[in-house]
Amino acid sequence: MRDRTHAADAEPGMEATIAGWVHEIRDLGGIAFLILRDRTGRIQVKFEKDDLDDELVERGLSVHRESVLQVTGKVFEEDRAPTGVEIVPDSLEIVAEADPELPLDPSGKVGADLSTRLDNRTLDLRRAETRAIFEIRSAVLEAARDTFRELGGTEITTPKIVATGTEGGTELFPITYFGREAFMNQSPQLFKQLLAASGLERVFEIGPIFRAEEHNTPRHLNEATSIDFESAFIDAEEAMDVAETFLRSVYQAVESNCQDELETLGLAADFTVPEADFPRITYEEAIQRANATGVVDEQLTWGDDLPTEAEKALGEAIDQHYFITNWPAEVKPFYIKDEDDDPEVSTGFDLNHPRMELVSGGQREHRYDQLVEGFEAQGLDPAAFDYYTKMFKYGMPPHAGWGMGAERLLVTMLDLDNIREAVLFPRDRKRLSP
RNA sequence: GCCGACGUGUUGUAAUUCGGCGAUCAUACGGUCCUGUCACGGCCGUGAUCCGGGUUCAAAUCCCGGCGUCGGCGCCA
Repeated sequence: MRDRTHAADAEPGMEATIAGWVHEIRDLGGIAFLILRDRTGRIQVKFEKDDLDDELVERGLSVHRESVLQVTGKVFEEDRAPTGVEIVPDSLEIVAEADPELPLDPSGKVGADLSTRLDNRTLDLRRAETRAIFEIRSAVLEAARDTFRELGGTEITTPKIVATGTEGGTELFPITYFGREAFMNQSPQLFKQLLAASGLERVFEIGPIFRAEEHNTPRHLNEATSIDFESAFIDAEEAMDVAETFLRSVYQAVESNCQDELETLGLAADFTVPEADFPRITYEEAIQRANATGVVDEQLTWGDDLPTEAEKALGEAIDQHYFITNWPAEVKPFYIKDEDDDPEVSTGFDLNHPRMELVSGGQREHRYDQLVEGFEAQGLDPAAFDYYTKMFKYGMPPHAGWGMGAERLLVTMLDLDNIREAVLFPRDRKRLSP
């Protein structure tokens, strides 16, 4: 459609062809208004019945909501119109009729359950609020790439079909690969390490990860988007610096570029870029503080994972993004390096929003002998990971990095109730389509 | 994997505690009136208790099974 004018670009005096969806029809008797919606906004089409061809009026007002229409006519300035202009049709074509009964209401007058919305995502995305979320998601991913490039990173894409998992086989989706057993990758972890040791040195990847955990919560997905960063010649502290810079940069971009969307979501007034210097508390402090809150039934001791309720209590107490550093070595995977002066303590860290965990990272074990020991300690066969371990024999620099859940970033940034809100077509324990 | 809650027209809901009126309201849909609506409005109308079994004079409501949805925990991004 070369001669199409978008709703927002219609100027008084011009002859325009507008194509879009019927948002609403208000028939007042002698005059009727049809609101046509496209991606740029809405424009009112005026039918003054005495002045127009009967057949055109009949056709224009007989369509159901969400039908696709193409209207050609003159654009007039009109103070009484919602956008200050309206179009008087000379001709009108019904491009695609919509059924009278819709599975949800795109005008937003009546609510719909999340499952109804996800079953009908196309219609759901005609709602301004849903669209705003995904416009912001797009801006977040753009800002993520820009930020990594500014930091000197090279964008990579690594295989999603793999022969072995990162940390064992239990959480992986098995598939058949030309008759061989294979899996959907749960993380680009091992690949990004191999690339940090390559000539690329500093890499990032934004891509899907697959987890076969049978959870059913507002913060888990079985297919999620992971924002991964890995760099040679940095340590855990520097990796945390990057995570913080990254997060603030993405928030900054949304604040600068997405005011309309934030307004639509009712967030414009409260949206702020998190302040720098996120608190960094050690795991030991974290369990002490969690114990002090009294929410945990049994006092946490060294080596316990932080239960969800403790994580929430901590988040409430700290009330901003914070790092938990120096996790016990025993709860972190083999590729996380231990502190040089204490093998019980690792360099692993998490970055949490008050509501949930966003990032997991750490300095990596780059020494071949210690790495192989780690495999064995975790009950894994190093031989199965030969493609990975052998590269540690050919000049593996110290390196560190992290992975951030893109959907969790959006959920916490936009205060969404459910992580499924942040994915167009979410995959969870029950949902496999659309 | 363990545990819990919920399932009513197109959509969102009320009634479910303590079984009992023609199953509420909004929205959509159909009809009708209306020349400045902007969640347009007025009047009239169509339309539903997830499926199967049981208890009872009587089941949306209680019991059992199934299916579906949502959530809590574990685990994690």
